[in-house]
Amino acid sequence: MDTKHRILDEALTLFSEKGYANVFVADIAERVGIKAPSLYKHYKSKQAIFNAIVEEMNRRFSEEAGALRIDGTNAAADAEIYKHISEDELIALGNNLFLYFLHDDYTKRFRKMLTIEQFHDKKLADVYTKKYVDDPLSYQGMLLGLMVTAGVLQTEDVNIMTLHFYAPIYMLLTICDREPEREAEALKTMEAHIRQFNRIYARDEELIQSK
Amino acid sequence: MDTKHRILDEALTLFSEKGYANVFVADIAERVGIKAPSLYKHYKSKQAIFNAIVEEMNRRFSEEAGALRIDGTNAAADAEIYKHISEDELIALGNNLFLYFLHDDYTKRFRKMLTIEQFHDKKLADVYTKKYVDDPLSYQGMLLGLMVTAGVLQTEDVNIMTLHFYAPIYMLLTICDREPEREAEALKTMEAHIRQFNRIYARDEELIQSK
DNA sequence: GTCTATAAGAAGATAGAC
DNA sequence: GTCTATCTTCTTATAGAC
Repeated sequence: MDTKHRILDEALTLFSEKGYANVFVADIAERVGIKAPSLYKHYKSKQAIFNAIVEEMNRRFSEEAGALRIDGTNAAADAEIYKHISEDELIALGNNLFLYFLHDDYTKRFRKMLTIEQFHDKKLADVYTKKYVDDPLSYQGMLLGLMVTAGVLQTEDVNIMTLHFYAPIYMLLTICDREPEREAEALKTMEAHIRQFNRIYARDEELIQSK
Repeated sequence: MDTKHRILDEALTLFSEKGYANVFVADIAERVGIKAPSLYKHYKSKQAIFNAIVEEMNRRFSEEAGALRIDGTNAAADAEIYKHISEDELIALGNNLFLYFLHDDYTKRFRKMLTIEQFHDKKLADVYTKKYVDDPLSYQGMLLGLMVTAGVLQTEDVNIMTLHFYAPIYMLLTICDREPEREAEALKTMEAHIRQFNRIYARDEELIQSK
């Protein structure tokens, strides 16, 4: 990795731990192995480093979508899978979503940085909500909607069902960001959550037969 | 309100909007209507102001519990209420919880400040998780447990049921903190969430009769 | 308790040699 | 591209008058 990218990487690590204001240009430079003034040959200011991180994240976000999928390839393939999903596969879906958000290094650092900086700039607030609320709800809602259409799940309101699926995952994620030592506990809760979600929303076979 | 408390109040407002590091002692003093050096007659440092806010919050937290209750008096009275709760009353419970967290001025500013500062200090992380995760889950879990015992609701796992009740409320709250313009939408989602929660977990009367 | 003046130090950024 | 030296500005905090 060249110096220009190493600066972004080390800056992101520091910003995600201490917040923008508590990180000094000299700190970033030290981790890269250069002196602060050298850093200004790569970026014209501290703010420019921050902006470059956000821009790089925007580039990565398009690749990221794949990681939310059960087979990691494309949504069309997913659609087929979700029409015949089992409880264990639903748990795998939740776990994949959760573990990706939790452990993907770049994603995790960026999310923590946004958590700290979200009130500082309306644009950052919008990015946070889109990335960690609206986009996951939209994508998961599409998948759960497929399962409803296929008769695997049943509900009167897919959007609320999706909220019931994702909100606990989101909350457990924020707990783990804050207190990594609770990760094992969170994973158990995750699995119990999805098992109960499946029991609640699974199509009642007797109901189908009685029609 | 005396100067000493006004300093805490204005500091909390600024900390919750910009974060500790981006607020200068002179900013706080200006809002109070004094000059920065005068402020040092009341608190020995900027950090001392922050610490005093956290201490004051600890005092207020004991009073706060009441606001999470349906009748605002005590848990014993709540227990009786929850044994015979209707869907509308369950919605009222969710709404009260949500609106209290959302609109109580001190609570809101403190929560936003903790959101920004949570990764800066392990103690603050613990306060956040206790106050906005563990305590609500514990209290709501107790109430929902009463409803299960009374036969109003049914579930195999009260803790997961409580997670299904509270996690969406928590997520909607963080959305509103970040984007206040989505408050009306969040309130509608809140109500739809609780109606669906009630439908899902309400005791099936036919099941009771068949036993 | 509030003020003005100011010390002390930190941090972002630039100049110019190599 | 990296360095040392330095500038400039900002920010916390203190000194001491009123």
